[in-house]
Amino acid sequence: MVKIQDIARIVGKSHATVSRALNGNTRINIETRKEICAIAAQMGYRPSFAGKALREGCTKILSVLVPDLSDPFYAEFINGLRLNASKDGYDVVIYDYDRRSDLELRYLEMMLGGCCDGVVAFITSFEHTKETVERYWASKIPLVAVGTPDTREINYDLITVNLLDGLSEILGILSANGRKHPAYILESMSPETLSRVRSFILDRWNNPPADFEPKKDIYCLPPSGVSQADDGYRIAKRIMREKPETDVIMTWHAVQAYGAARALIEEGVRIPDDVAVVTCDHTWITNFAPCPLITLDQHLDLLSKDAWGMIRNRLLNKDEWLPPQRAIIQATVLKQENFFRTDKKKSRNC
Amino acid sequence: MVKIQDIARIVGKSHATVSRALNGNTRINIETRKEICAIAAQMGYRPSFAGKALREGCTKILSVLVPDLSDPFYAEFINGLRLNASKDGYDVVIYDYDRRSDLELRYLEMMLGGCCDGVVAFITSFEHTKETVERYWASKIPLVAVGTPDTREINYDLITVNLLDGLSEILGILSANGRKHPAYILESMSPETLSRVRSFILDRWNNPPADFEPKKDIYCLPPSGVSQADDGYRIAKRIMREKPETDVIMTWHAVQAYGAARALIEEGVRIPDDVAVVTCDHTWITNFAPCPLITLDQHLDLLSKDAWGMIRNRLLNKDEWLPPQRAIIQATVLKQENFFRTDKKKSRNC
DNA sequence: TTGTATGCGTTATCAT
DNA sequence: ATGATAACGCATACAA
Repeated sequence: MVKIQDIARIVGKSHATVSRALNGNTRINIETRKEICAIAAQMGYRPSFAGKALREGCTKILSVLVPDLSDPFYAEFINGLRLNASKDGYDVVIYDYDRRSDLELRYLEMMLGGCCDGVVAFITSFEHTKETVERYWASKIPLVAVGTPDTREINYDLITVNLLDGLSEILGILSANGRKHPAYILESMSPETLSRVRSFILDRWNNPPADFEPKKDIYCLPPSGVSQADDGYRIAKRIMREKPETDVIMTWHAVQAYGAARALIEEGVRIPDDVAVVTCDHTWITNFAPCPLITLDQHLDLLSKDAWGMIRNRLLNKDEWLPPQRAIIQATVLKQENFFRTDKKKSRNC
Repeated sequence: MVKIQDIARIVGKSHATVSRALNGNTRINIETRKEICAIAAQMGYRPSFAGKALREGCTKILSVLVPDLSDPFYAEFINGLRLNASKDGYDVVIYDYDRRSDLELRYLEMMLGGCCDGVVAFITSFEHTKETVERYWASKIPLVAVGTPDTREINYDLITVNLLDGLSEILGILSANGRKHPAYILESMSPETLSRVRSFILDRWNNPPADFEPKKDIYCLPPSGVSQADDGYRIAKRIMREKPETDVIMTWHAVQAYGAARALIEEGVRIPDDVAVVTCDHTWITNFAPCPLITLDQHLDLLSKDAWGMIRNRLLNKDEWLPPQRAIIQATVLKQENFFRTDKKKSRNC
């Protein structure tokens, strides 16, 4: 790796002069600058990341931490994040912790070392990350959690998506449609979140049948280690075996819905005539699904825009450190009629 | 950010002693070490990434550069890469250039700054990246290109997947099945690659019908800016409108096949009875597809293992710099019968 | 066992 | 317009 000193030696100037030439400092002879830039290009000079970061105390890098890149949901969020961050000259680098809590913690710890200026993280649970998250606050490194439980015990910025109102609306539609036997495929979630979702379902399902017992209809298996599609597939098979009267399957992730749909088709079950399939994501998976679904649009463009906004605010106002910020995005219902795809376009970084 | 000096001041020792204590150096009083570690933990000390990198000259980080994270193909590759790299103590960070050649170049340039020890990159074309790629070679920064054209003009390590033999086998199967009118949906690729694929198709299609003119049946639109699924959808619609006799649609990416399948279903076309759908990827999309497909398994586990192997080799043998390395992975045909999913398991990082 | 001193590559301040 | 020097945080060679 060629460094500033090497160029200085060749040109016969001091390394300070070379630095000035390369950084657009005006207090330099225009001829010298040209010569130095030419030599630098010829020698293939690239400024050292570590040297620069150490000297400047910042990296112009935003890290984003996601649980599972094989789910296009996160990719779409990242696209939005990149679009917004790049406007302010920030580059986005991605860490995938593969739904492993050890990796989740490791990456969060790693980024405390100052390899980036801020972090946007889909944190699964604060149980084992609590101290680390609090450390961000103490170090004044901007951290925005997305879609995580809201707790006042720890200091952190948070953006959540309100899915419950949308789900309530969907439950109303399905109830009016005469559906009586819903089953739920959740992700592997913390007991607290699970109980929140459970009580929600109990609350909001209109006209519950006499034997309606949500607790028994909630399927929340540990990850199979293959894919979320495999999870959805296996659980849907089990549901149709154990509760063949099921007429609604609600999934957390679109990829689970995809696997579940495959299982239903294999079993000769018609979608949505026999069983309606619902999911909380909306990506190209649901947008081009080969069977009609009801989905929730989490407005990833807004979500990512807000996430960057929070980070940006912190970066620009390091001196006046505001209390923990909160934002909520409202998810909206997308009911696909027949096979007509929606016209929703993905925003592009242009 | 608390640094070693801060701890030294508190403990009343020199910063060198603190450094030794924290790094498992044996030449230190065991009591001092305990005290220092306790204080460090209490103060929330995290070693500075920049400081460490500058001092040690390496980062223990592997970067991977991909064109489109919304395609699960890359996520699966990355999982394999992480599994292998982590065995050697390396962390994987991900850059998504969103199929934008400007970002592709920007990221490649950025990593020349030494923010990582090596790069695995899906490079779209060498046209605008040629000089940058050559710079890696000159700087002895390990760079492995995956799935890119093989050229001797530039020095770089390369792993390719041989798809052509598999495609040839598929064409044979379909030909024997009486199919006569294939259409191809490719990705937006360089003219050279396109002409290679074209001549291949001309060569290998057995018993071509008299009017078989592959050139006219190859659809290669510029990206829609929405998603690969949308590309597949739109092109399939166009194919069925312009060439309703089409009985095979071959796609490059599984996501394109997904969109194409949706289009066919909308048009009332049966898969595979009326039109067989073929794609070169195999991920959960194809593994749980709701209609039978013929796919190529690119053996992402082998691909990622080889990629890390090449990087690792370079890292361990900086002194004896070998000539450009080449490896080829053979893709194999997966013909899905009915709806029975394959049992292929994804490898896990355990 | 511990302290002092050095250098990794960069930018900025202060002289000249 | 340019050069000398310092500082960023860390690990280590060398001295004590």
